[in-house]
Amino acid sequence: MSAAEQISIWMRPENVERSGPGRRPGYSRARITQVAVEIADREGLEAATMRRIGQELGTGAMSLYRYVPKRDDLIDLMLDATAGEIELAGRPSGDWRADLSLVAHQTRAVSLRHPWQVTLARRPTIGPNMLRVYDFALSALDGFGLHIDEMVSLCGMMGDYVASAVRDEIGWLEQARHTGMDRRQWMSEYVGPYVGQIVESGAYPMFNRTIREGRLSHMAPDARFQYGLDHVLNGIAAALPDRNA
Amino acid sequence: MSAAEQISIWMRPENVERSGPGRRPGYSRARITQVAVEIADREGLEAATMRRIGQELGTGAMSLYRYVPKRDDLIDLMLDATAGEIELAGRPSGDWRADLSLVAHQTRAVSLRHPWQVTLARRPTIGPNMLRVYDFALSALDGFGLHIDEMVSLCGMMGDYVASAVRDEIGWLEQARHTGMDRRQWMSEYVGPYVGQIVESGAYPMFNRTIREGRLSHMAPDARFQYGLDHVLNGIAAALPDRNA
DNA sequence: TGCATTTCGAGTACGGCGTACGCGATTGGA
DNA sequence: TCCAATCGCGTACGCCGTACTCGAAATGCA
Repeated sequence: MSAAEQISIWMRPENVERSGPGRRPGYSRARITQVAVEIADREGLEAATMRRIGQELGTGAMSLYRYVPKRDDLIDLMLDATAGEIELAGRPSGDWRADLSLVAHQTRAVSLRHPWQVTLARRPTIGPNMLRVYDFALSALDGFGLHIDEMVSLCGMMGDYVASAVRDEIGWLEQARHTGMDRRQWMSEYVGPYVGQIVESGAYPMFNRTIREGRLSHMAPDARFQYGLDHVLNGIAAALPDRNA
Repeated sequence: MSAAEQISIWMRPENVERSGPGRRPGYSRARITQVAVEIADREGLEAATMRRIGQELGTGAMSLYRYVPKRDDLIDLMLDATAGEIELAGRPSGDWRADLSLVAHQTRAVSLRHPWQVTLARRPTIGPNMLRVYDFALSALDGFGLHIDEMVSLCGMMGDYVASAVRDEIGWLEQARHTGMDRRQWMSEYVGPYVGQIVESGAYPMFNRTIREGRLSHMAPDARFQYGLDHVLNGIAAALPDRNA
């Protein structure tokens, strides 16, 4: 297979400005992406099949392939489209902690609106909207004398936390929706009986403590997210040269 | 659907000790899991279909369903089986930084041996082997006066980093295998042309700097992993009360 | 104006997936 | 010996992504 076939969707713009002969396009990537996102929001990513998207547009599955090479590429488009919902100021405010918090909370909010995002396996290709967020986060850490690689590393740390925390949160939401158990109940009734005597016998003492002493399970989702985020931001603060925390 | 059907594979032990009438089992979860892991290691997770696993065992797909309720459950079994390859001492050494580094590097090594792990969408259910690693990591931070929730938060931070870094690393490996480009080449030839004049015009100045000044792309994978890990561990050190760093 | 050329919309079909279902074969206990 | 429970496994169904194909529509030009 040639390398060109591996190139991301962003390198293959749809021919939106045509002047030659031939029928005019009746759909568009943007419209298809929008419909796909709506379906995935309502019924999950696996419901956004090519047939279903086509049906929602009043056509068949194959018509979509005039605009999108593969379904995987459409998913990249969907991801970047939702990244476009992240609202940031044009430039960071100068308060790095507030700026990074903004990115974190905005990202979380968008992901909670589009829970299918966390069910993705592939690391998404970076589209223009994601690039905008990435650049904002990086520039929040600019001006402290850090090397660019350090900023990348620290921003990545926060990004990893946010992605993971949101995946957890949505996982619990869906779990609760299916079983009616809340997080703590699930932890004790589901994991508990399995490790059973092992936990009680002290083989997993720390896990045992998370169940008995841990308060994270009791916290509201907002507070739990903030709790972890604070630790991450404290870690970033520790990397700033002259304690601009 | 009942809640019982949602219960993880760990709550549904296979009937390994039978004495009543009926044919004796010819296979086992362990054997099926092992074969599935071998196939996934060689050809990727999507190649480990039920039909293919059955074929490798000299039978059909449906025979496996006597031992595993669903393919998703089998994947949970595969994950925990590989987590069993993580080699840790019985108890942490007392040097928290060395202990957490051990967990991080062991986890990375195992994931590199089983690259299909990072292509997973669902957050895995925690099996016994994962629990063992989790408990080891937590206990490495015990004894510094931290609340258990803080330990969970800090360990989670490191776990998030490791998972993300390994996913990246494997992603690049497969990219390189397909296209013959290394990481830096890909960054400039693939992302570069797309943002094109935008990058040059200064709309994404920080991203621009990661391309021009960044050295992360040039580092060997081991060093890159360690670079990020050091930042995470520094962040954890900052959370220890009396600077036990 | 009429035609040649090009693109679009859409139907058909293929191979592969997970897995529901059912049935003969095998086994231990009464 | 016969019964009842369990296993191995083949068949079949309804999905999926998408390769291929062809008529319809829309221009630029003669």
